[in-house]
Amino acid sequence: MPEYSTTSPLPPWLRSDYNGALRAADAGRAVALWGWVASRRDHGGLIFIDLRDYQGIVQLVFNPERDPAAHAVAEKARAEYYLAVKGTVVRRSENTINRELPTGEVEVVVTEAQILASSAPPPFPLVAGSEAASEELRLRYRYLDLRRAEMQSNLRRRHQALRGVRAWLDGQGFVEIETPILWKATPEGARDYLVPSRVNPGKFYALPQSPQLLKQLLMVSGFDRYYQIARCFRDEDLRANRQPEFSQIDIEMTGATVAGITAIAEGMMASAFEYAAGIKLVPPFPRIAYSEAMERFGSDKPDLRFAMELKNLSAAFAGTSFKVFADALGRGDAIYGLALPGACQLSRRELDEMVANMHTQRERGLTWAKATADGNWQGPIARHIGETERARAAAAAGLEPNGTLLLMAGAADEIRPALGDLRLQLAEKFDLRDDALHFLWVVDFPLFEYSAEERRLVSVNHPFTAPHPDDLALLEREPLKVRALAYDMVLNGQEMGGGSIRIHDPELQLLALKLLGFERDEAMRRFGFLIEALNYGAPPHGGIAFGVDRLAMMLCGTESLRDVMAFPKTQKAVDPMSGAPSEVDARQLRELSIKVTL
RNA sequence: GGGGUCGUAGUUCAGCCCGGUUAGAACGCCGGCCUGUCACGUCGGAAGUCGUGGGUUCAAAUCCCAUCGGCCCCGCCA
Repeated sequence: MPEYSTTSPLPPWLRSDYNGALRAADAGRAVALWGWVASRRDHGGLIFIDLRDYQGIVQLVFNPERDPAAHAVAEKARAEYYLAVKGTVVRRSENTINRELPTGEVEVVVTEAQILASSAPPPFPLVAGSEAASEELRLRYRYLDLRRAEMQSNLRRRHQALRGVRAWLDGQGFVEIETPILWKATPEGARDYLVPSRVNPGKFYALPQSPQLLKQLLMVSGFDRYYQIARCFRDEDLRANRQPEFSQIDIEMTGATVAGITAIAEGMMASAFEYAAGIKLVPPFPRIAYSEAMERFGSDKPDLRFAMELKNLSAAFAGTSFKVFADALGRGDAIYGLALPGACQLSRRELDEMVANMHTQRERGLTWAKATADGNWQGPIARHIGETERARAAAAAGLEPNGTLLLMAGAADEIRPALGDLRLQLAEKFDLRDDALHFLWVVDFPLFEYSAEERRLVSVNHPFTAPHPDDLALLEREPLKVRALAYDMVLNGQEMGGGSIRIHDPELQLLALKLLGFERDEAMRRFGFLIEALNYGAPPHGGIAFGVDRLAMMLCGTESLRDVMAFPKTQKAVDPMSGAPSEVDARQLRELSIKVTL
């Protein structure tokens, strides 16, 4: 049972200093401290307690002869008890200084102490540097997990990044405006989270996947520079870097050009890195076309921390007698290769696994050849490939002696992303990445792509993205060739943000929707409010949105979004602490005219 | 929906392949001793539905099947 030394809800005294802030210069001061017991060392006589707050820990000394009452309190204290103490900061004698601690030159000789709150033994250690508890447990007791120095630092750093963002955008004349969380379901994109309307039985709000249309409407209204740290919701399966609710830095501006927006975004990112990490970025960031990114890296968010680019080897294998390759080329498919340096050796078993994974995960064939020291080839296809082809392919792919060449044949759209994935996996395996920050812009995305599943065009970005002015004539004739005025900011293989110039002409917007399969009536039913708004002097505009959580991940160096969010959900979209989502009372359902048919 | 991996004291793990004493260790916890430690030390102690259910077997933490949960990935996610 907890033991209380006071029944008063009011503390006996307030804090004068943070524990972690005390230094040699404070020696001699009388201080009042609050904090958690990080460690207690009972020598029978003297008791030492490390008292922790978010700024760090300081050593308290309890002397049974000088202050028996305070010492008695220290005897009762246990890990994570919350204490209030009064005492004097004293310089430690030379032989007792702790060089490991920022506060290690001093300690606080305690004269008065009270237990403000006792604590059950924590289910896992909260001491910095202690062995990590399982994430399951950490999420169940998230409030304790967040007490740990690492999580404190992550969330505080995230806050600093947002300060940098706000400072920059404010300086550029942007106005922060909130938009509704209860809004309208959208037909394109991710699954919506729905909220039933009690007042309108049978009807539902949707939580916004992003404030996209709302911010465009604000442009029509004349808030010519808008931003918001907006919560967004998407009901899709989770990943290490995907949560069902997440935050975006949402930006929109009137009179936007691609150059204008990317410059604002670069400045904003520089400000965030400066505030959060003291890192000075040097814009402008390089930009490459989507088509080039796919060709060289098999990804629209290339990781430039290492080279090892994909190579088109179709020409090298032209006229090959190897049937698989010859058939592919005959169909108009391509052959791409990825050359591993000689220093990166894969065992036969590892190669077989890669081939098998490619088969099960992507239903694609993968093959390989190993170069010997004298340039010969070994592997399953080696005997099918002639001398001159080997030489041409090796030269084109940059295959070194002792190197390994991974090969795929098929439609470029399919095999390049597959090889791009392998490129990343191999970089991870062989630790090929440098530790610099490689920012870049990927531009000239296609406006549409063909969805085989839906048998229609779908937007690569979203239906409100403006086509490239040079490609307007192609819109109806060859829509797949139309480039979009869209841009993604990429950092080390992660998409940090993306945006576009928007359509501000209602007729062009209707045409774009028509190409996506929304006839005029349907378009008006779904997006009538936008089309109407565009009829009232909508200025040209565009914008961008950044993932706050991913930005925080980069700044904190974490592998998971969950480590930079206070209360994240598990892969099954559950909060182990509260138990959400949960069943609700029958009465609540009745009020909402909802029947559960499980 | 699919693939992989993990699940054993409060915690982190070992044991599992090759079934067989009383399921171990460390940390934590509880108690004793200890006046300069700082992950204090030291002596002693308590602590486990081996995720759950079923099967095989004389015998299951261990083998098989199913199921639940955590994590990673594919699909999905403008």
